[in-house]
Amino acid sequence: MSLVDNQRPLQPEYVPGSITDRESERKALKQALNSIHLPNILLHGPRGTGKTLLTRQLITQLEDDIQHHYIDCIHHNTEHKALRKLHTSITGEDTPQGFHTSKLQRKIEKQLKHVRHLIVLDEADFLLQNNGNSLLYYLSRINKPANLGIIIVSAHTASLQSQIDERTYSTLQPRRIGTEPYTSEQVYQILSERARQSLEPTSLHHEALTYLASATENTKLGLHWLRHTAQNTSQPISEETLKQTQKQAHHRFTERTLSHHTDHHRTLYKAIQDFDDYPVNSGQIYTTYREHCRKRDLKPLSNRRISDYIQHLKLHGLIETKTYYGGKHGKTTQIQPSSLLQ
DNA sequence: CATCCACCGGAAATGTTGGGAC
DNA sequence: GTCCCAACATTTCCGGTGGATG
Repeated sequence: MSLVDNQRPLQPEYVPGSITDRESERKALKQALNSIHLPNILLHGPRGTGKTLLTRQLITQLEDDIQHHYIDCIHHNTEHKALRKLHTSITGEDTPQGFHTSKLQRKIEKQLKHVRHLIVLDEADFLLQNNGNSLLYYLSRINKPANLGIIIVSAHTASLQSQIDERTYSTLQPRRIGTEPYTSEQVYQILSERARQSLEPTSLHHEALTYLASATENTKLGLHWLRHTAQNTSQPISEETLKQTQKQAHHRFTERTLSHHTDHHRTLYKAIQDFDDYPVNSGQIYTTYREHCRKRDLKPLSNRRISDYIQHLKLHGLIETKTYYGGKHGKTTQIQPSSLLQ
C-alpha cells in the first residue's frame, strides 16, 4: 500500500512543463541561444538547483536545424568515452570500441561541418577531474565555422576554472550563467507542486512539507526523500514520519548516487562514516578503508588512488573536505560527511 | 636555520582490457 | 589463436607545502 498516485513527477528524470523560480536563468539561456552563432555557456551552481533540468528543458525547445547531444560526464569521464558518445549521438549508429581517439575526432569533424550542433556536458567536473581539459581543448579548436555550441554544466566552479587551461578558456569564451541555492520557501513550492501531481490528495501534511523544505536545499535529495517516504507508508505523511524515514532515505540516496561507481567508492564512503568525531584526516580514513577491505575480501587500492576517489565523493556532494597546505596539520585533507546528509 | 609533520598530486611506470589484422 | 596497439586503471615515485619545534 502506498500513497503514490502517479510515479512520474517524483522521479529524478522527470522534466516538468514549467520550472519554478528559474525564470531569469532560463531567459538568459534562451537569449544566448538566439544569437547567430551558437554560444558557449558555463552553467554553474550548487547541486540540486535545477541546472540539469534547465538544460534538459532547453534542448527540447531548440530550433529544428540544431542537433543536440547530451553527455553525462559521470559516465563519460574521458575524452575518448565522451567522443564515442558524441559520435553515436551524431550518427545514430553504435560506435564500435576499436577507434582511436584521433580517428574518432576526424569522423566527428566531418559530421559537424554543415549542421549546427549543441553539446551539453553535464557534470563536467568529473571529466575535468579525471581527464583534464583535453576534450574541451579539442572542441574549442574544431569550432572554426562557429556552428558548434557547448554548454558546460558544473557544480564546482572554482575547481572547474582551475582545471581548464587559459588558452582553452579564452578560445571558448563561455558565457557564465549561475543558479543560486533555493530558499526553503522555493523548495517548499517545488516539492508541493510535485506532491500535488503525484500523491493522493491530503496524504501530505502542510507542516511535514515545511519541515522537509527546511531540512534540504538540494531539491534532488528532497524529492528522493519524499518519494521514499510516500512509497513506504500508507498513513498520511507528517513531520514525524519524515523524521523516521530520514536516515534510510538519505542512505538510499547515497547508495543510488554511488551505484554507478566501484565497490571501492562504496567501501571508502562506508569507512568515512565510521568515525564519531569529524573532521578526520585522510590518513586515518585510508587506514579504516583498508580494514573494511579486509573484512570484505577486497584488495585495497593504493592511497594515491583513494585520494582521487575522495575527490569523486566530494564532487557528488557526499563529503566536505578542507585541504591544509602545511602548518601544524602538515599538508593533508580533512574530511567530514556532508552536513546535508545527516 | 634545519627538520619535521602527513599527506598532496603531477608524472612516469606498470597492469589490464578488448578490438583489429593476420 | 596470437600478436599488436590504444585506452584505461592503478601503482610507483617523488618533489612539494609552511608553520611549529628544537
